[in-house]
Amino acid sequence: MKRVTLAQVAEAAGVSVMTASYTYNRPARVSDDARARVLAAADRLGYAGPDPSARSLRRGSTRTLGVVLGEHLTYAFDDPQAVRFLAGIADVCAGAGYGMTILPITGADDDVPRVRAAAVDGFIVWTTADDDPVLAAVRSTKRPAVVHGGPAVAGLGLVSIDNRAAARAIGAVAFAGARRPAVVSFPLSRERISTVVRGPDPAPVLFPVTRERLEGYRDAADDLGLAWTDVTVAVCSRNDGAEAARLAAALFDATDPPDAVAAMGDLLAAGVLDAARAAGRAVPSQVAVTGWDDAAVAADLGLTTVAQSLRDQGAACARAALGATPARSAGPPAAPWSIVRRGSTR
Amino acid sequence: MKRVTLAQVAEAAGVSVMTASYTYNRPARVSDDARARVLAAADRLGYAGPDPSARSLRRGSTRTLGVVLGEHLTYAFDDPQAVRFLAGIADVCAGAGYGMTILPITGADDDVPRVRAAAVDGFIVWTTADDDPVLAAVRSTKRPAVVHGGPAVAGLGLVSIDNRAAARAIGAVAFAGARRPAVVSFPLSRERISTVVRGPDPAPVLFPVTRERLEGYRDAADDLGLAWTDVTVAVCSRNDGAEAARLAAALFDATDPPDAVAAMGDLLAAGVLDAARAAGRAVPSQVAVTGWDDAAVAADLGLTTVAQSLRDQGAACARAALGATPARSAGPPAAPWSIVRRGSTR
DNA sequence: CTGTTAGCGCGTTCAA
DNA sequence: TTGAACGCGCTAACAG
Repeated sequence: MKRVTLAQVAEAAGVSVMTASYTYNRPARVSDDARARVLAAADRLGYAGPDPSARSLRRGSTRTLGVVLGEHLTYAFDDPQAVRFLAGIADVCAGAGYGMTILPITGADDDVPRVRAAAVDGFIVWTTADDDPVLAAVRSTKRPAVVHGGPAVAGLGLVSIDNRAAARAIGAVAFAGARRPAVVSFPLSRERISTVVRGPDPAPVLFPVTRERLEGYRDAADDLGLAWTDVTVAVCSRNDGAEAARLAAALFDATDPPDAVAAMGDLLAAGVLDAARAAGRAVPSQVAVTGWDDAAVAADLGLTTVAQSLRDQGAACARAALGATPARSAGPPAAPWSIVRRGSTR
Repeated sequence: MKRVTLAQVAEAAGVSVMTASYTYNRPARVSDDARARVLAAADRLGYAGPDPSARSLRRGSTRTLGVVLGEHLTYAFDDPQAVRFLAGIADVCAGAGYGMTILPITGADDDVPRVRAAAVDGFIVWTTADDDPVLAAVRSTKRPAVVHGGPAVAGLGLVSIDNRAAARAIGAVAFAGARRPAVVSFPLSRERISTVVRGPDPAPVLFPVTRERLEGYRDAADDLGLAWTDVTVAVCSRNDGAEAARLAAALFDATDPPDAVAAMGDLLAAGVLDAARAAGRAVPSQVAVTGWDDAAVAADLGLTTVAQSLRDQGAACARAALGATPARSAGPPAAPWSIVRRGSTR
């Protein structure tokens, strides 16, 4: 009773192998009698159904999608938006009878081989840096693949909102009437350095989502006649409210405290609100604050923010990756977003 | 250039198939010259490495672990503890060069076939109901499998803290000096009904973790000479602070408001604290409150709670599932837990 | 260090 | 409706 094969079941049932196979794959094509005999024999022998690997090899499909999550998985799972995104993928996968394999990227040398060796029909890549070697590895498999957020890679699909346009729009609301705007940003480099700079050049930023949002905020400043070089950008090492609160407290403590703060995430914005309260600065009269994502916390805090559905985007990625052809068809329509105005802005 | 096989690469490189195979699997066993020729040919033909399915079939292992997540995946991902658990699994998987396949249970009929058809070497099952049919499906595959939290199933491993003992211990702290203790519980049935009852019999509760915690709280009440039948149990439909706050508000509004509340999760306890504040009841002097898990929120709020590491437990599950033999060896040592006393109790 | 042989377990193909 | 043969792409085992 070590390893039972379909052939053994068929023999025990007194039918051919194919009848046994049909019993599992096309039950309707087998007589009731034969099916019953096969199932009885399987039960008797402890046969748990066709071997998944053999089946995958034979039919040329694993019925599984791979999700590449960059850097530390803990961070990915700690990000509520990433979690929503995964749930969207899972919905589509479950609906299609597909599994979902998480491929954590550790930064070690074995990332690329692990991705290449993944038994999946297609890939979904959570947003990563422009020069991430995993992107090339995914492309080299020639299987359908979709990148979320960016970077855009030839041959791979892309599902994303227009981050630059959205940042420009939310920046317009955040910075309206302001004289000393500030930005709270995600990391500018893989080193995740926490720092405060003025009007950084977005171009060298390797994370496309962060780069495009910076560009959009800069557009917004330009639109309002504000000099980007005067805009303070507080860079957080992580999407973490406590760190944003610390950095924001320093900003409010300076001689020229900001009167408008646009944050790249709702959690960061929540930290800014904390710091504003602690510094005794009224929102929005003395300082306007905006977030990003329209998470639950945004509604709780009355935060003006950018709404987007990571869940829908996850689902869109999964559908594209399930499609036979690489989702390059017709250029992916950008995902929807909108500005939600609440009390944290003027 | 549709589908390139190892044999084609070998031919193009002018070597045998095995030399090509070794190039990928045992590079050291191939001469530099041969290896270079193989890799050059692979590059030329656009060969992305050995086919994962064929490799799995041949060597009898998929190098992937399956994680069965019950009910709605959104709930699972929304639960910070579940997320930590997954991160612990991912760590071990990545370290062992394994992938990690999420198997969402939807409640539909295809759950069992999907689990059976999963191409994985072993299973980790997130705590579920005693009568969950997926448990039998997992066991029938005869692959190593570990259940987290419970139920205990013959032939499957179990990784869990002793929930009853922990509940008894935290209940002793929560209920000390109290006259009208209360409990805020997870759902008692799969229907997830939100309700308030008195001293419910734990026995028929199908979720083992919830059942054992109820038993432990009852033990604690017994130890203190308090009648379990007088203990109010507010049952939340989800692990959600807002719902706990609503139920707790009703309790505080009653003629015999509780002077001690033991909650099965820190988020629930946070909701209770909110409700206590709103009702003008001082913590801990008028009402003691305890949580469970020692999440970040517990430290923030000064909550006395049960500390356990879901991350470590996830890692332990993964290691057990990676072990060749079903983790029944020697009876799994229970995972560690401890009581963390903070200001929310007397 | 390299090559030959022999399947892993299943499902598509074609015939009965 | 059922059966027989074949091979999916790869690698363990064993020569040479």
